[in-house]
Amino acid sequence: MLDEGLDVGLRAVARRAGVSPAAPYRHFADKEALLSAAALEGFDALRAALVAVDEGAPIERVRALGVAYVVFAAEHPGWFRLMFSDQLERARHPALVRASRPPFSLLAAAIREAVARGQLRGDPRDLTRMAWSLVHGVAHLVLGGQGRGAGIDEEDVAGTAARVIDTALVGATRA
Amino acid sequence: MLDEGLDVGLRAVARRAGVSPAAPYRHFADKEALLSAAALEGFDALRAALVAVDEGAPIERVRALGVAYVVFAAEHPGWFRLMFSDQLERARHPALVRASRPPFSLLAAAIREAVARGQLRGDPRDLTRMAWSLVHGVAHLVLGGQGRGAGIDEEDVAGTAARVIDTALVGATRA
DNA sequence: TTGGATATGTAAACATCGTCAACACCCGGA
DNA sequence: TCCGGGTGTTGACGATGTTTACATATCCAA
Repeated sequence: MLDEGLDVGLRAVARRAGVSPAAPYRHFADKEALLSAAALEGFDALRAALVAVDEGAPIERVRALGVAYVVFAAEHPGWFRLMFSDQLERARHPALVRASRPPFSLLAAAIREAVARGQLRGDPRDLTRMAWSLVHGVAHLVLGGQGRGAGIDEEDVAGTAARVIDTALVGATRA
Repeated sequence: MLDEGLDVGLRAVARRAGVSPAAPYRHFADKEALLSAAALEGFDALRAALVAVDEGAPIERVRALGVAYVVFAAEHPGWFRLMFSDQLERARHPALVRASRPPFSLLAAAIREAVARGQLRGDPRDLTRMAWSLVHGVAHLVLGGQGRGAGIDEEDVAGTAARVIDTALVGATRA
């Protein structure tokens, strides 16, 4: 529910909750644990957002999942940044890496199925790696405002994402 | 030259330089300006790294540039994170967005040429957007240690990058 | 040669931050 | 009844970014 950024202070959280600065330590080991918990909620929200669009023909599901991924990042920049922040020691929060799996699995499953039904060609694992990197990259560029010169439009995020995805899949798509 | 991370403190920099905590303010407006200057050096280093591999047939240049981009990120994580940090207000540092153009232009030029010579098919702008997003995404996944489950190998960064790029280009490549 | 501007540094202070230790309260079960 | 766990507070510590006032060094012009 709290879609903040990385610059969220522990004290600020306490302030907004109307408690003293030390109160959060009754619930979280430290600031990183607090942020980690928020990131965990983010992964669940992402999963929900992906599930919501995961329907139709496999090839369409791949497209929709990719677009939804980028749209989620644009709509919840704080969460997204937090979820993939390098400042969160992955090793210290196994729940985080666990929570990050379902979203990925949805994409992997859709691609696998698309390949199985002959709607995509190529190695499913390679395709998944590629698609994942692609949407992750678009998301980051949109969030950072970079790629503005590259024609990555921050207004029509969904359209831009769809276009990029199509460009990548055009060769792998069976006519 | 200083390939640090985002967690570089202004005081820490001063300490390492053997000066007082306030000394940096003689050279930079604030911490963000300092980091921005470091990021600027990073963009120049990236440009140099890309130029160094920008030779051969256009289609090979595209591949080499993409791989070099990811390898740069892996070899200079601090710089890379800094260069694309969301915490650096792009608008306040026009030199930064200016410095970020050359690396992109190299890729755009290689793709344009590859299309012109019939080694790639598709709209050059679309292809560039896609390729840029792709390598940017791989770089971030490698740096963050995410995508480990996705088979994004952090040991053989160059090999992984090449594979992802090939997967994306296979359809756009004229046999 | 002298004098003043310019560049660079320092020390001291301020507000803020993450964190911890000691203490206080409330409330449910023996 | 009491007492123990969950939750909160106060106050402090060290660290940070930043500002202000003050010092020094360097170098060019009168």
